[in-house]
Amino acid sequence: MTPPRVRFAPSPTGYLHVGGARTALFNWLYAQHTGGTHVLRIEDTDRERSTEEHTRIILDGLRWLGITWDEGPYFQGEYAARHQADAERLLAEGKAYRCFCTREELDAQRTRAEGGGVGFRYDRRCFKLTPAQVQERIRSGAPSTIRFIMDDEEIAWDDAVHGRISFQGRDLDDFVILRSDNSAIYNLAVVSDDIAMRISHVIRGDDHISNTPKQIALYRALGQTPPVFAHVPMILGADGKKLSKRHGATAVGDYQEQGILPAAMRNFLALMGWSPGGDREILPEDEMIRLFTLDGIQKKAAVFDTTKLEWMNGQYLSALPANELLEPVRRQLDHMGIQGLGDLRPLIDSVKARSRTILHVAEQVAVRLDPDRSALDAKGEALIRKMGSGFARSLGLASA
RNA sequence: GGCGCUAUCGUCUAGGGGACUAGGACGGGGCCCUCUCAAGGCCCAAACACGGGUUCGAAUCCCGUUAGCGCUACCA
Repeated sequence: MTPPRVRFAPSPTGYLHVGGARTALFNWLYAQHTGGTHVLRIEDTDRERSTEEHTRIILDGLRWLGITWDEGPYFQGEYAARHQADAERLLAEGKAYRCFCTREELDAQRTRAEGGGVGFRYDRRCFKLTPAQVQERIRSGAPSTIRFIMDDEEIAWDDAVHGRISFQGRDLDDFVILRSDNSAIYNLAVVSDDIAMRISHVIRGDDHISNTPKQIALYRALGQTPPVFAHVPMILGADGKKLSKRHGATAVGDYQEQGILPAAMRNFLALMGWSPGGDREILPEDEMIRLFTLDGIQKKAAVFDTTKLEWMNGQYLSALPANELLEPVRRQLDHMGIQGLGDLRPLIDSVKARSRTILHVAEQVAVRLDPDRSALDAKGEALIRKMGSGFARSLGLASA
């Protein structure tokens, strides 16, 4: 059996959020476990919202987590010519047609359909155009998109995490695959690229389940066998809703700043929607790789629990030698405006077991470094009070 | 509205017809340790959404209901 090829394909329209990071982790874990290849592809076809800054942040986040890739990053925007060629091939083979409906007309139809309590489905009016009419409109300079013809047949696949999933073609639209500016729509771009990159397993969020039948239809129309699909569950906020800004920290960079260790984050993320079976919780990287399988993946969405993340971080913190904590703690102290330090290791050793984050370690070290507390802010004061006099004394502080 | 997915303690989960008096972890409560706060140890409370089947036997299989979530763009 040839080794699998998987890919993580984020769109650089925002930060690397924990859901994306978890998807990347699963792809990486699967590639590591099977000896396969992990491809990184940046899906930047939404030119309005994609930025290089976001791309950089996503790459940094992956590196921080220790998630590596064997190929790429490829940039989807560079394959526009192939996307267009695929769309035109479909058009030439009679599997797609030109649509001259304007956005306004489409919106009006949609509004009307919804008003009538019916789901909107494109009525194929442009499919009914004669070749002469199509030529006429093109000659007149009317802009057009290319729509893919969805047949009425059932489309089903054996999902690696959900088992059999099926859709009826009649419930699906003739969807647009090429915009009037000749750029590809997501579903086409993904399929075109996954074919070109010989992706064998598509491991992605299950919010893509409803895109899958469209993509399978595209694979078939393009004469290709679809890959294995594994739709992993979403990560939700504490209120059970899709994770968003109002849930506070959702980007992996936020956790990096809060003093979470990459190993702890990775371990915690792996356990969001995947279980090695049994009672294992703290899993070193090599164990994680050895134990990872697609059928250990949960079907149900998981709520992101930062309290448990912090607990796990505390576990990693206690286990790590002070030596390895030196750099992050020093960086944090620097951030707090505290410098000129001697050997911090003994100090770090004395406080790491009682800490949950690097930030917490640094705060306690700071208390010790500044016995007269002149540079301490209110937070440091509160910390001393919380630690109590016994702790202060144990650090050699003469405080009450 | 339509289509789809999902359903075990508050949360992450184990379990996949009899081993279930449903296990572990976080969080919560209590006790121990301790000059304080943590860490650590011990203990307690806490769940199979509901209703029908199938079966000698269902948390586990099937159907329905309910609820939650996702998608329903010339976004990805």
